[in-house]
Amino acid sequence: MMAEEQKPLLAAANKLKEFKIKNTPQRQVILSYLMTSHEHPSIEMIFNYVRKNGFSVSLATVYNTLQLLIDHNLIIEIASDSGGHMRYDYAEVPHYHVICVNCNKIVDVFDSHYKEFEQQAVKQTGYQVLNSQYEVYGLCPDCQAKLKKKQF
Amino acid sequence: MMAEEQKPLLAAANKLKEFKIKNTPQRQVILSYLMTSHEHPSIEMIFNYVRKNGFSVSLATVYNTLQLLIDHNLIIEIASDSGGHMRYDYAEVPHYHVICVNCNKIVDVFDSHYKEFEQQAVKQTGYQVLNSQYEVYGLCPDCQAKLKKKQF
DNA sequence: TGTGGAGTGATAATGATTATCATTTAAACA
DNA sequence: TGTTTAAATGATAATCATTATCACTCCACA
Repeated sequence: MMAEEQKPLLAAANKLKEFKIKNTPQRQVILSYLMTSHEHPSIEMIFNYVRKNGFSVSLATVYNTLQLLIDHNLIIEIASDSGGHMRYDYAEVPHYHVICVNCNKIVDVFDSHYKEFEQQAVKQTGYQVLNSQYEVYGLCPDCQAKLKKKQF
Repeated sequence: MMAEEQKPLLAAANKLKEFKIKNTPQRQVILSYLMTSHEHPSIEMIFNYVRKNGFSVSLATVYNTLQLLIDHNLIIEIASDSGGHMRYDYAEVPHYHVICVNCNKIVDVFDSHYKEFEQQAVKQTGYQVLNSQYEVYGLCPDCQAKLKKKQF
């Protein structure tokens, strides 16, 4: 019986093969983490995740791997505004992000209307569009509740 | 006869007064630069501009002033993806940006449909929206032409 | 005209990212 | 299944944008 935890690694390995990226244990773990988790992890979280799962890894490799995956349009980089930490997200399906300015929690939003935005941009500027990113900043439900309590 | 160049400084001074921000020469020049120029300058460009115009200034003051203006929602910070340099833009009227991945030129796009995006985000996530930013990456007309030439 | 709080600026500290380079490894080919 | 080689890894140092520190300056107001 195959361990359940192995499947994501296989899925990641197949994705790497599909994109003709050389297969290494580090790359498999990093990509599988991004493919399965919805926490939009930071570099540090990814680094810790890989080590916790029993693989050796250095920060340099995490940076290199993420850049490689970005270059292949498999993942995107999100600039969470406070603290200057980048966050990363598997993004084969286009979507955008809502970011809590209080706790930095990031949630996905799926909406295909971004295409109209891109068309508007082409019309007004003549740029050739490659990709786009939309980020909404606000307060997540949890932080709304917390801040309400503090106020009275 | 009043020098033409003085008007932007007065406009900036008035804006500072309107927002109850203490008026200093450095702040006037920085804000007037952002209000009149459309080049979405970096910290370095702002620093040089202020000195070129005959005012003393330090990097610390540029950073402090920009943060102050951001806190008052007078300007916004744009993450131009290559090189990690932040760019700044006067943004009393909401708009979004198209960024050339080759030469980093940033152009404004005005389109009020962003409100629908924000509503969609609220519906899907329950976040309370504070503001949002939309960035389109692509090639500006100049770079499209340059790259076409190189190819054959 | 003296005083206090805010603003400025030279400099140091921080910390995320990038570069370096010796060592190890994946995978193409014999 | 070896062998070979270009690519990947990882420890470390270097870089550089941003932030913090703190002495000094400048006004607003008494």
